[in-house]
Amino acid sequence: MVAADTASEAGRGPPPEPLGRAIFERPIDDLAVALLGTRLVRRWPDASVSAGRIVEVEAYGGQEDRASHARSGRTPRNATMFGPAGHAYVYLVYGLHTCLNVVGGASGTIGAVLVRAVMPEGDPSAVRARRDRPDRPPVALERLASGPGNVGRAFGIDLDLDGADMTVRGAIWLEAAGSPVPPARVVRGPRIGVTYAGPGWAELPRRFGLRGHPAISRPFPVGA
DNA sequence: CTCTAGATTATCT
DNA sequence: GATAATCTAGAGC
Repeated sequence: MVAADTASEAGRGPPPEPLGRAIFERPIDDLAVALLGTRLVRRWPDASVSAGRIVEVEAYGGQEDRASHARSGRTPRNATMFGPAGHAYVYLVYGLHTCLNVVGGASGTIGAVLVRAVMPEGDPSAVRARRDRPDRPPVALERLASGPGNVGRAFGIDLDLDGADMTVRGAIWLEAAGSPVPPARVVRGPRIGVTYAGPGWAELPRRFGLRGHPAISRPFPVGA
């Protein structure tokens, strides 16, 4: 734990700067791992703020990656993936759920990191209000943003956030939160829901999580 | 515990 | 017209 983190987590000192553009300009698998443990911050239209730690992600590449939305080249939907790093790529899946990605990748490459699970930090009431249903018992804290669709719902990731610059304090951004996660605490496995990519791509271990974290959306393969 | 089906719509073929 | 980087409830074991 670094001194600056202790201060900001205690509410003292200046708030941390958003992660800068250069952070996102690295090989997409490396970026995925680097985003584990960072803080996702959402500023609502009423100026209140919700936040949480990213605990699970997936890496998606460019045209070569048969599981990636970029596999067939640029289209209106995936255009953000082909733009600058550090922006939010938001899309609708199954006609129901929005998913949040962070655009990145080594210079000259196309890629994005899907945010699959977030552990809420601080007052979760705004996030909970979006997830709890009046006719059901409250969702457990670690399940509020567990799974990409639940991240989208809990943090109000609407389609109009597609293309948002996450390196500034706008509607959504990322902050460093503590030390980088040691490799031993990172678990990896195949990406979820990409069997359409076919053999050789569907099994690639490009899903990463904080080992044993309760907010992980579903188990990683045993032995991973 | 596992498995299956249904929801619901922008996007691409 | 088919598909989709998902979630949930409900049935069955």
